[in-house]
Amino acid sequence: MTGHDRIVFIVDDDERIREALGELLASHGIDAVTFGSAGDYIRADKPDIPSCLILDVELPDINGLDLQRQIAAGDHPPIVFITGHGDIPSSVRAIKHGAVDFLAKPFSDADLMAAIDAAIGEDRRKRAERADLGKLRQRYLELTPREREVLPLVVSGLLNKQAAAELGISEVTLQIHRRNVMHKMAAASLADLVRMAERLEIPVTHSRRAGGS
Amino acid sequence: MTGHDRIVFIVDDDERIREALGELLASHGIDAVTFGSAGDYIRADKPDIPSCLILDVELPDINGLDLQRQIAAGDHPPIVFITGHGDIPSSVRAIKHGAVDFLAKPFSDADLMAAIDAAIGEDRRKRAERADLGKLRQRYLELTPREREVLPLVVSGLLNKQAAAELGISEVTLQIHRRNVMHKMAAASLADLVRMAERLEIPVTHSRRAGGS
DNA sequence: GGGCTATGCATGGATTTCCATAAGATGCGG
DNA sequence: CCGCATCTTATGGAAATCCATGCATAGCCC
Repeated sequence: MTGHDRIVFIVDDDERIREALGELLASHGIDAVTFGSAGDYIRADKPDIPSCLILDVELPDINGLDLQRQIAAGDHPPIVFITGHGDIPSSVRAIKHGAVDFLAKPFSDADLMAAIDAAIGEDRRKRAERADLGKLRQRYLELTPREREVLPLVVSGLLNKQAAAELGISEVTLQIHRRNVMHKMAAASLADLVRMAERLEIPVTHSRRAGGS
Repeated sequence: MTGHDRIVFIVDDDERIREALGELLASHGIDAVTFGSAGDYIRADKPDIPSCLILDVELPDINGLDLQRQIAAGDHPPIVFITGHGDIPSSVRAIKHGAVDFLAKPFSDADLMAAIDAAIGEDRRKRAERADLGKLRQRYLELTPREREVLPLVVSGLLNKQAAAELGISEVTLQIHRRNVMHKMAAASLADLVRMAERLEIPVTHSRRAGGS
């Protein structure tokens, strides 16, 4: 059970480096998959478990930093950069864009392993968070269009009466939508629903403000 | 009105640099105050307006990166590092700890000005957020001990009855505490109060969960 | 056409919240 | 000791919410 609950992807054009890193990881009981180019990595079928990406900056096809930006939009493992010819602007850019570390060769095994541990830990957290949020989004998708209109009004703190007026429907109908929303979202209370809406980043449309600053 | 709604602090042991940077900023209509050491900066009386800190890594008293960590606990302006002998690990550490940029000499005026603009913009946002949160904390401090016990129960979604039982007091009493909380916190609705509690990072003590997935 | 979903409205009763008024006990500081 | 803040309880009525049952219309898929 030591080696299959996480995996490390290695992208480096130098085969000797790939081998050396693979062996280092193996000696720590960690599975690794290596790629010789960014394209190979992108096209590969990657297992969906906690992982991290060790990425060489200098690659044959595209620059490692560009690859970072390219995959930034979607979900991707935390990145640990390694490089033979690193410069400060590159390291700054890499870290600003979320890389876990930026190691210039030669670096110690300990430094790399520390970075990998941190990266995988980060991925674990991110995955837990994603899974959680995913469930929430799933439930949100089950709502009907009307219910999706009701939700923001309710979590804005409007009374049923006011929310109903806002939609031009009767209070009774709104109550039914509201109840359906609570049920489909599996919210145990209004407070719960408010927090869910926050996490889903549903904007508060008609805040019922009194006189607070 | 061009130059007094923001200020740049410059900490560098080289007087020529301080002068050159001061003039560069002056030519852009930006006020600057210079310091020759970290200690001078720390002890100085600094105006409370949007600002940024241009910090040399190599200082006579303490290292710039250590100064960064030292002031990290409290509120401080965003930092733009400059250095004559920069190395990658330093830049990585600086950015990971929140620095806006890390510029190795020689750098262009344009790069520095861009970093300063970004830093001051960040400070503006941080200040707005702080001011907002400050007001909220202020109101929270006005709550009595009992009211501070009631708040988390209420925003957990408990019914008044349940919250009252939790505290071993009558429902009526709890309602009064609850009303006082709403009033003192200037919350227009329960939804509002829930969001305030979120921002204050008040933990949800007794979530009233039903049968969510 | 028949079934299904979404949307809409109504009535009625149980429960809960909201609000105002009244009032007692405790403890702390001037 | 007096005043003040805090914490406590009670009563009673107005308003809002929660829940169930019943029913109507419109659109869509088979």
